[in-house]
Amino acid sequence: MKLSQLFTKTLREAPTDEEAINAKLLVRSGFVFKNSAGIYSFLPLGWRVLNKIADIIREEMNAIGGQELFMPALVEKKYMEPTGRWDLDVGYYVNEKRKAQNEKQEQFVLGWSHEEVLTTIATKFISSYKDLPFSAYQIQTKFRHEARAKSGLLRGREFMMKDLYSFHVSEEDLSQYYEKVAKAYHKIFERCGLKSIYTLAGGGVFTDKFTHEFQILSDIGEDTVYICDKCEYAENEEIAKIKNGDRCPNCNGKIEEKKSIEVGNIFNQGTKYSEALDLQFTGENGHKKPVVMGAYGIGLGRVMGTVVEVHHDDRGIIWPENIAPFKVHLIVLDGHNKEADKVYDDLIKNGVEVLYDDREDRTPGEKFADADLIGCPIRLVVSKKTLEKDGVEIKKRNSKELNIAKIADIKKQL
RNA sequence: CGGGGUGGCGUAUGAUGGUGGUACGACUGCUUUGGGAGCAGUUAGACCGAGUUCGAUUCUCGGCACCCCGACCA
Repeated sequence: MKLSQLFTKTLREAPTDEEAINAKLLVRSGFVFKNSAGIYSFLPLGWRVLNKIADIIREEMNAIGGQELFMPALVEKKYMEPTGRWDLDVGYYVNEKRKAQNEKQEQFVLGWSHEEVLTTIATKFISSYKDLPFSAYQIQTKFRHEARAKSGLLRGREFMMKDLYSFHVSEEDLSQYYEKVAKAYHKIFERCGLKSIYTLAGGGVFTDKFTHEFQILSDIGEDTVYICDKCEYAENEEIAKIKNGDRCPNCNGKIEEKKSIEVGNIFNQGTKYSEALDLQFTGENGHKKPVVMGAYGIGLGRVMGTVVEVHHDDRGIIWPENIAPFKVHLIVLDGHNKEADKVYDDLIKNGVEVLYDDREDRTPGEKFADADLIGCPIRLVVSKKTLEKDGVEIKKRNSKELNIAKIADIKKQL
């Protein structure tokens, strides 16, 4: 991608209506645009990052047998009524204009979770223990009426979420899968450059049972966790039986209180939804039983915002390589576009993702500042200085070290 | 949902119950090119609605939006 063609621009100043670092940096650098409180557009750079996160999630979900599908955002009343979730104060309710005005009665809720929809679908296909277990997921926009949207991408009213649901013959089978998902989640966050803490928590409107959250330690987080300094056993504040200074129930280490961001959670839902929606299977003994379910969520935008909170400096974002919008940010100085064009073309041919600052009306300072702000892992510079050595300057975003590589050798150096 | 804050070019500010300036940014042109360069020019502003008043950006009331704290939540 050539920066001269990119329709977004970086802003010299941080937006005044944002306080959170993730929002300031992502808006300034042109990754996202705030349309309303808690409602963001993902612009070309931001959309690339979001898609990389989505691809990592897909790979890990597919690896544990998850089957990707896509469900409606308009969820009809009949789906939500049997579970009593139609009347919760979570959703945005809609109808066609005439009906909404005349009857003041909503027929649809914009989907904020899809247990009911998928469970209803499953009743058409699942009837025997031989049909189980199975798991399916989607990556889709969720709509939730947040009393208070805040902290940039960390808490929105509309946000991209991966929701996986699993269906089992028994609690034992579910718990085995639950553990598998937990491992997959740790992998996902690790690949995104985040160290996740597995935290015991309550279930909110999703289940009465205990659940687990994946927390990233960060001072901007709205959650508080109590975490062991040795084995990293952790409990969420809501349900914590342990406190600051206590001894860890597992390893006798010291418990500390920390702020954190919840980027994912997993739920044992038991038979709550299968009973309400009549999803049953016939067992080997010929008797019918309700299907046992689990649900597992990850907020993609929240992951993106969290990464920025964790990986930045006073100049800008420092993207982990796996989810950076581009691996390389190529800068040309002194008007040597011909030589830089060639470096660009060669890298593209070799499958390297390059953001190329080919702008001719920008000073070196502006180009360097933009590269630091946008935060691609590797910066290359082609200039009079480097061409004297028939080379290209290489610098990593997370290091101060400068090296010159021969043009012919660049690919090897990346 | 309770509490607090804010609301004038994109940003920061000056003045003002009576013709809304300035700086930075952005844009155009020329000159520049190793850490946000220079000159010239251009652009662009009172959240909405009522009230008081001859006259409201300014005063009053009511909305709305955004930010922050809390409650709640994923």
